[in-house]
Amino acid sequence: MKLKENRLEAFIERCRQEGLKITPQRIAVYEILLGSKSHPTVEEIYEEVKKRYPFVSLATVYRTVETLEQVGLAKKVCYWGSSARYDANTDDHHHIICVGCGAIRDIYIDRNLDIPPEVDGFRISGYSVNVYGLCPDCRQKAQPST
Amino acid sequence: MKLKENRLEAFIERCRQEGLKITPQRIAVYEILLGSKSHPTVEEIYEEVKKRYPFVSLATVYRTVETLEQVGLAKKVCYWGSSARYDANTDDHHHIICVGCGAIRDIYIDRNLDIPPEVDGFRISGYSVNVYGLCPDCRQKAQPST
DNA sequence: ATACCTGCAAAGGCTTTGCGGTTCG
DNA sequence: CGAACCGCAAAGCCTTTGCAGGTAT
Repeated sequence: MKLKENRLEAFIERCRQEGLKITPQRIAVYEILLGSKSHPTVEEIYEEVKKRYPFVSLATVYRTVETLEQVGLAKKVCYWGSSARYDANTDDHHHIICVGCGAIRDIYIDRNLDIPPEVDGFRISGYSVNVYGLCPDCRQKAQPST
Repeated sequence: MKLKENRLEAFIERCRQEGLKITPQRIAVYEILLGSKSHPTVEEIYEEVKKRYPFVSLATVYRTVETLEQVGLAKKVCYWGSSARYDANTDDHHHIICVGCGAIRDIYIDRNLDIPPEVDGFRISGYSVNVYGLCPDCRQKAQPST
């Protein structure tokens, strides 16, 4: 996929800018994030990376995703107090979360909320919309008819 | 405050309905939630309850807030992977979160997003808007001018 | 060459759980 | 009286950190 390659190159470029070393583990983590639409947990990323590098450590994955977030190549997403999830899609988008199993999917909402730049003394930097619902799988498990 | 008393009575009524016992600790936790606008953490609730019942246990507070959530008298709110916070305001409202210190304040947004009842196979039950920004305190600490 | 990175293991928060004794209804 | 609840302590996640050796530039 062309897009993915471009983003990998952008990633390498970005690392150079920041003085970050380009290690196989880092590339693997970022590739996995790019190739996933499911907003994986650290554990899930770890399992994937292990397929390629069986000796990788969970701590490395934690450190890597944190680094990715700091340089703006990934976003941390947490809901329900469950484990953190990561997303390499840095578009302006929102999330729909299944209240049954916690699955997360992207959702695009064209309507703009135009929040004023200052509310209650807070200086606003952005907002996110979380839509809650039951995913197809959980609907079926709950009540095959709905 | 009249409203608060009403809500306390409603709480007792609700407990009776559910067969829950009305213990001093439970009342204390709920009263503290009602009297707070800051969406306190479990630890903070615990500190408050301790002023009244010095021998209360943190585990009890955890169990109580979970019970309150289950019967719909409180909501659990978590952001940024920090500790969970609780909110006895069950109105239809949203939150503004300080990206500096994690403080949470209520915000009312009149604009309706009218999300369709079904998106991508998900059956939608609701949505929440999280607005991010810097609270007055953090603004001052960061740059006294902004 | 050296600054950064990794793997390992240990420690750190936050939260939950098992148990015996206590309290509410 | 019996079921539900409490306090205590221990255990269970998830995540971070210190350290010694290894790697990219």
